[in-house]
Amino acid sequence: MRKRYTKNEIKEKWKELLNDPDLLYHNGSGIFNYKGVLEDAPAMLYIDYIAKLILDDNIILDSIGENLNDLRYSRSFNIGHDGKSDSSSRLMKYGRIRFNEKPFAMALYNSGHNFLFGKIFDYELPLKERLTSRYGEIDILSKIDNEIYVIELKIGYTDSGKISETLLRAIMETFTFTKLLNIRKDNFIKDMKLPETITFRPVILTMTNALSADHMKMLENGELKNINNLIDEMNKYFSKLNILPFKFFAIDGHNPELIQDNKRIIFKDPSFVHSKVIEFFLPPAVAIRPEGKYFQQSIIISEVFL
DNA sequence: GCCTCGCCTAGTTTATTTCT
DNA sequence: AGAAATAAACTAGGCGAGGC
Repeated sequence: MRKRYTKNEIKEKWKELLNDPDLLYHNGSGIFNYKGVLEDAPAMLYIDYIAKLILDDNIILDSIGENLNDLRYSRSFNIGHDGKSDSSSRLMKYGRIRFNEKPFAMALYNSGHNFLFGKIFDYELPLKERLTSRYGEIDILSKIDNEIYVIELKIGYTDSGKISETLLRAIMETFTFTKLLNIRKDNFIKDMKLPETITFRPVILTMTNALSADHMKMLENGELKNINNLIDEMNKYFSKLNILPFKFFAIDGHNPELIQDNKRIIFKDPSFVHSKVIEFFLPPAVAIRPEGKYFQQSIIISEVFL
């Protein structure tokens, strides 16, 4: 086994990230994806301890994305995605389309199916105004009634092995992207020709074979208390911006085979879209920090935070 | 103003290191 | 040996500039 980190070592790594909080999800992807447990508190996953560090910081949720000056402002959010992709190089190299996040998102889009998580109307939505802007694209956007789901898609396995992205990393990414897109809500509505009454909702979609799905199950079972509280805190933060709370979904199944049909990436087996989709419901958060201030329910703090 | 093609970045994949 | 963190390499696709 590799040497494990102590709380203090994790805390030092966390402090380094605070020099540039705008892109926390990006700069912190290293430690946010740690999958081990603390050296000096082996009952606790690194990610749950990091969630506590985030919660202990009063202003970090405000700081994220506050000073990004090249968030998309003049370019349209609608860049005319048509579900097609030139996969000739992939086909040439591997003989088939290997399972991967991007073609998977495209196949979900091309299916036109009404999923439990809505009907997908775009994918790879760029938030950047110019090439050198450092933040990326929103994986999937779907619509269900008047809600726009800002979806981060996390797969579990590729052909070459496990992808070890944690739920913490997914939460940080989705929080950031939803917050950023909401700043440009008017442009987005205009570009996508949506009704003005729509509301955003941060969503994480994964497969049951993914690490983040394991974390969703743990949350549902009352574990990962700090992450649960962090989600709760983000939901409260978002409610002030008229953004709906997080939702969590997992497609129950194995990686589907992807094929190309006239450049459109589709599922080889169309019935994949009828796979069971599990929604995870989080237990109520226990620690409360009203109005961005400090915790009040001091009686149970010791139980919640190690 | 549109098209082409090379550039740049994020995300993904592979290789290397570093421990027990 | 085996697992996890870290670094390096690769790929896809949006972006940007130059040609028409």
